[in-house]
Amino acid sequence: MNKRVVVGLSGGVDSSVAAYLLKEQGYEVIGLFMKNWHDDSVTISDECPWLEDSNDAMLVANKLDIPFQTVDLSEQYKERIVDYMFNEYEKGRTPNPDVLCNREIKFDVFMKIALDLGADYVATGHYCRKSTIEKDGKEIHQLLAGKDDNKDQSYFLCQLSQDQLAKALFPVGELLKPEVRAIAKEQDLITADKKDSQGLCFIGKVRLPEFLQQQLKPKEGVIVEVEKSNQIYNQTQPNFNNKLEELDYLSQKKNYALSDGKVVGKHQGAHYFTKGQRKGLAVGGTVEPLFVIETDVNENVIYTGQGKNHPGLLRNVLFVSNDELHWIREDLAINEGETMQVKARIRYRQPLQDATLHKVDSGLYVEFNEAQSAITEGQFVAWYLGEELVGSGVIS
RNA sequence: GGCCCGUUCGUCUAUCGGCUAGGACGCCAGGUUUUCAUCCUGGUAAGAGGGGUUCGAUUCCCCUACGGGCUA
Repeated sequence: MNKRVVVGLSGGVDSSVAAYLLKEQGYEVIGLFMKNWHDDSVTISDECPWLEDSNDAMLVANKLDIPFQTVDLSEQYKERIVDYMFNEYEKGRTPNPDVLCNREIKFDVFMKIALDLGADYVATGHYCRKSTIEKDGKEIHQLLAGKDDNKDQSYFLCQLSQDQLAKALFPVGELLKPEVRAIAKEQDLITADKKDSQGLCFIGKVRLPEFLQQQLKPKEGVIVEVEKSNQIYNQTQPNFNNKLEELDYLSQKKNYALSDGKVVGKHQGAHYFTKGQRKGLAVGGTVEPLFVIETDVNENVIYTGQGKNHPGLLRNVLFVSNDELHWIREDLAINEGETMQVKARIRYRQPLQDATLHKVDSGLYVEFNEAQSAITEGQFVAWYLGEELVGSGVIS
């Protein structure tokens, strides 16, 4: 009897081709469309994107001659993703809802529905690969980067567990994007030429301030510019007794005060902004563009600096606390006092950076060889060994 | 009160008789991107007001208004 796979059809090319490939490979394929959002008021364009998407998904299912259903997970999505977003922004952190969406929705709620339908696997159109090795008589699943460097989406799956990975399939991970499109065209799938989706998964491109205003009220505050030459950046480093003290020191973010710079403008709420952001400050007249180097949501102050290489933007070390630390490869997790050489990224599509992990009692330090720009609390850092994503955590 | 200097796109400024008034930042629009951001391309937009001189005035002269400085 053939293995049964439920594929999450999003109405895009990638999942369409994933479904087709699975069928070709002899699986019994079921197409499921998730509806997670139906409030169009905050989206930028497209009148009613999910309706069109679900229709495309259905047409693809018909074409492939596989059963098709729609499930409405908007309630769970709101509880687990949207509320999380508001909470994080309120705290002055910058969440990554799509990473959570994979962990909490696609590979949790959705996966359970699929298993209830008798599925052996759940498949998606992500550009990443899974492989399974055996170690000490136990099966261990690896999450590998997609073959298409340019489209690799392993980062978004950085919070998956072994159990989730065990039941996951990523059929397009071995392909390049142009190949996927070619297959779609060849099979005459309606999604073949459809533009890639962008913005929040299931929601689309949103105007963040407008979206957040549903919960976080605007309140006027000041924008402060801190000079590159400010003495705060020239403090002599203390002498460290050990590596741990040094890491702790280097991972600290600067504590700015109003007296560290001059007021250059006003904003409508520090929690609408994120570190490294340039647009939306509405402050002109500077030689170089102004970037957010820190947001203080308690005092409602945004600190900024001129130019991409402003010292306030750069740091070498970040910290992940134990409760926000996740190893996909639990067997490779390091213990207190141990280190590991890895490649890491702090944002989707960022080129991998050389880094060293240092495990300590309370969590994990990630020390980069090169200073990183705009290390942002709430975002995920993911680390790789070669092409394998082995762990991740929330930057604190 | 007397004398001198300055007033140009939203902002900071470049032009010193030929201007379709240039740039940077901002803003807007596209593009890249399944997070937030970044990044790329394009666009918008100005010589305080009035009167002269001149073929032609942002550029020269005069007056008015608003800033800044020296001297009483």
